[in-house]
Amino acid sequence: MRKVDHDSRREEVAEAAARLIAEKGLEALTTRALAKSLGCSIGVLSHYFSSKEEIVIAAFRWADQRIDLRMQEAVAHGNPSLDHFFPVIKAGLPLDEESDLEWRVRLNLHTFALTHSDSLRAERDKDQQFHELMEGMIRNLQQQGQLRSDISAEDITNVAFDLVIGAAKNLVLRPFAEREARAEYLFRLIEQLRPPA
Amino acid sequence: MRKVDHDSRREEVAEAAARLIAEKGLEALTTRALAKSLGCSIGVLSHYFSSKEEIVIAAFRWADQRIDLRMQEAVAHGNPSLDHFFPVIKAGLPLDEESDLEWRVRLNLHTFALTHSDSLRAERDKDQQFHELMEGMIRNLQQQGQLRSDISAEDITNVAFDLVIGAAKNLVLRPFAEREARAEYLFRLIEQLRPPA
DNA sequence: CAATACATATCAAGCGTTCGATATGAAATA
DNA sequence: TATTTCATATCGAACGCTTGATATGTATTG
Repeated sequence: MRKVDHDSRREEVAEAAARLIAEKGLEALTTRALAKSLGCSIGVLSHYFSSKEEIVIAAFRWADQRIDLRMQEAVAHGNPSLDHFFPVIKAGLPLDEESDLEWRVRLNLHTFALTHSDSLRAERDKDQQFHELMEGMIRNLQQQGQLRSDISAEDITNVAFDLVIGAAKNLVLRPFAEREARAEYLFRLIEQLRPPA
Repeated sequence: MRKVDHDSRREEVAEAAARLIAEKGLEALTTRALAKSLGCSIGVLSHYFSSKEEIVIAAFRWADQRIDLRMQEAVAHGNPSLDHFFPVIKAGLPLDEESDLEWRVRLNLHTFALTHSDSLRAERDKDQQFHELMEGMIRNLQQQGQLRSDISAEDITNVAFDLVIGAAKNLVLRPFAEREARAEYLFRLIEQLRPPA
């Protein structure tokens, strides 16, 4: 038989689909447009995916995971401390073209999930998982005296959660040149979490 | 000739369209589904709107303006002070079914604007206008000693902007019963803005 | 009667999906 | 090695359906 790596072929399709979503919106993701963008026929799509919805979800996952991955990589670097947060937050925001693409797809996913219960469930599960992880990290920092303890770890976690989503959404609307400056207030905000000397 | 108030008829259509968007997503807003929901024929739609896009935008505006209106009403009540912020923020969040509906539509609008330059421009203009208004209010409160002055009015405004968007997005994913509690951390956060006694 | 409001019928375009035909190349066989 | 076999990969035409738009007809009402 002819050798083609199914998984990587599926990823190629997912990436192309994500690009289409980011650039022209979910409504522009049609089987024909996707095939053209991939330089293949629509038959290929049905060979690797059983439906268009499966492609859409694969595209969402592709972009979503890449944001998470970039943040995880930032977390892995250096020892946990307050200063350690800065590059992590930065990694999670749409500050360059790559992360911009992924965030555009993620924003589409957020809207999609509002009316697709499977995606909604997945979204909520992922959120909760990440929430617990982060709250634990923050609690640790507090116990080490690296973080103010007069605000609960849960409150800080909630702020972070909402803030990243909102910041990302608002950053994506701006030209790249303005984004770094617009995001910097976040770092001044984090500075406020330093324990009183 | 027959007398029908054009404006209010258009608003009926816009509201029905917004409901459809909120409940089943923008893709479910078809001329036929909308006509059925209104209990009329598609002839009515073309009589009051020149295209479907016009209906979509009317629906977006309808929901968007209602959130803004509810916040403005909250602003109008009482004298400007830090405590005055609480009901305003509350008015801006999707805490009941009405505001939930509107926020669902607004989230659709945010995604829509990513790939429709007219809506994008409108969105940015409105944001900037509101941003300036709010920054002015905050600066005033600072001058009156009602607000900490060691954080710039611009930074506080940016926090508020991003936070409301993110909080709304995350609240909408939850059952109503959990929302008040989830939003309360915002008020504890605002408490942190009180000037040191 | 004239103008408006609305219903109905119809259209072409575009959608996701299906499916038979064909191309490819690894494995089986002689 | 040469030949056959056949699962896989790709193609693209065609299908049934839905879409937004519009043309035409019919009440209703001032």
